[in-house]
Amino acid sequence: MLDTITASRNDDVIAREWAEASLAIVASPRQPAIESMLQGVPVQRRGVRRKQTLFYAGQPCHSLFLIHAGVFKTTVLSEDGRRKITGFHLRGDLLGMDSFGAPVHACDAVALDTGEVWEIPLATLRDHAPELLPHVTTMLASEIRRDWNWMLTLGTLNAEQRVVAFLLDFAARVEALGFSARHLLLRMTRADIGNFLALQLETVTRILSRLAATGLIVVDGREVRIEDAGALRRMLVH
Amino acid sequence: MLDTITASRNDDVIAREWAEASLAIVASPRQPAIESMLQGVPVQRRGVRRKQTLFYAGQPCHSLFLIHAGVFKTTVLSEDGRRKITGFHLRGDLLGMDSFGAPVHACDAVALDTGEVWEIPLATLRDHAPELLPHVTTMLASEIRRDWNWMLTLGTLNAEQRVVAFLLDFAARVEALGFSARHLLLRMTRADIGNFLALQLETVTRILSRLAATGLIVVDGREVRIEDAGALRRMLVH
DNA sequence: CGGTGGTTTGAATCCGTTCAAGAACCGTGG
DNA sequence: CCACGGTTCTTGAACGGATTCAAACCACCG
Repeated sequence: MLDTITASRNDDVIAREWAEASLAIVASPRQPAIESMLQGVPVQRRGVRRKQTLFYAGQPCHSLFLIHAGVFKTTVLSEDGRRKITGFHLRGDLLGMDSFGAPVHACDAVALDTGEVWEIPLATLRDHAPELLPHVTTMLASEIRRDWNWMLTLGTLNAEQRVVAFLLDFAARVEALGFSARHLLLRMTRADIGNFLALQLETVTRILSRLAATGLIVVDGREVRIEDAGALRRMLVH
Repeated sequence: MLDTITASRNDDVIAREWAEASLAIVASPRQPAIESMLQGVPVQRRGVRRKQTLFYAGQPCHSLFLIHAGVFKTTVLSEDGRRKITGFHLRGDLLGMDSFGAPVHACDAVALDTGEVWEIPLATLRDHAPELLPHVTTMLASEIRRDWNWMLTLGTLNAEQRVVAFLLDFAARVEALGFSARHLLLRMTRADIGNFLALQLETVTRILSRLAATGLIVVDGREVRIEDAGALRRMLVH
């Protein structure tokens, strides 16, 4: 993957171009920018149904998957069966990157509702869009920074603050996709949220009820309306 | 070499080569893989003292730093002052990767004792060793997998198990560098360990005392001798 | 020496978990 | 259409593991 090489061009030239491209890219907020870069690249569009697994950890990985619609979760699993959700993913996110340089996938990717992904075989990436590779590197780096931020959140905030952080993060992400930041439709269960935030599902429920009781949000099942984003944000200030 | 593949070779061959290359990186023997790849690359050797900060979050980043000696910690900081250690780093680890594609560093890097780093300006990387960039991508991906594993550990194990996981991880890493896996010299404080594991320093102290009381380890300040690695490993099975 | 940073241990407290039970929801099939 | 079983969500009460607060100890160093 990291090879990109056609017979006519030599390694040094390719590598230098790659380096320049990487250095030129500045951290960009989330956007389906990748989608527009795939002009002329033959991708395989693939519909997925709720609860369908896109790929399993341990499976050979030969493609990246660009989310075009739907919400996904990725999970890691320990030998003794402990499972942890490592993230929720929306349109524009790239699934499978984390296995770069590895022969098999490191996580499971599961659709939380019906959706569509664009499958990009690594061979296609290499042959048709090698200029995209630096972007993958950049996205990997920003994934690390995102993970670190969640580590910070989980490691230093209490249960209530974690749930609030989750809601605000989700709101910001759907807003960046052009949807309302006020009306959230959580596609995941309370158990999923709890797993991600290192809390029990009962704790998540209780906290949502409490927030609703104080009027900061309105909860109706998986629909959450944010009534006072400012107050929520202030709760995160330690 | 990951980047010498021509279009004529099929995925299987490529995948196998990746696997071999990545395994070679992960299972680095005494001589860290990256170090030997820097033959002929003009790096700047730089000594650091205990508690010295290599770079701060927010600083413009124009170099990677390869650890040649010493132990470092990287930390992220929230706006309201919460700080979290994102990792401890040994010889062969590359610091600053996570800022790839970003104009400034995302974390602080602090030396826990005297050490030496090889500073590799990004410009140098581009001009003298562009073939190293794919390795950076691979290392970024494996950093993500490492982070996910710690998320799993912190999210699903109790305090005692986390401390045990920390000790075993540290032991495995120093062993991979050619040192004894039995005699650990923890360079970080109890507060550092606690911060990394999302525990209070008193909890870390108590657990080390308890493990010592049951004879699984011997503790003398920052020196820890592992007496029964098997029993420790068994404690991690949920 | 006193001072500082780090470690250890105890006792009381509290936050989130655990266990339990019931309600609401949803797709499926009779 | 409603009955059904399974999943998800909600709420209560009791419990317990980790935190918090406090005090003492130690090593090191200016």
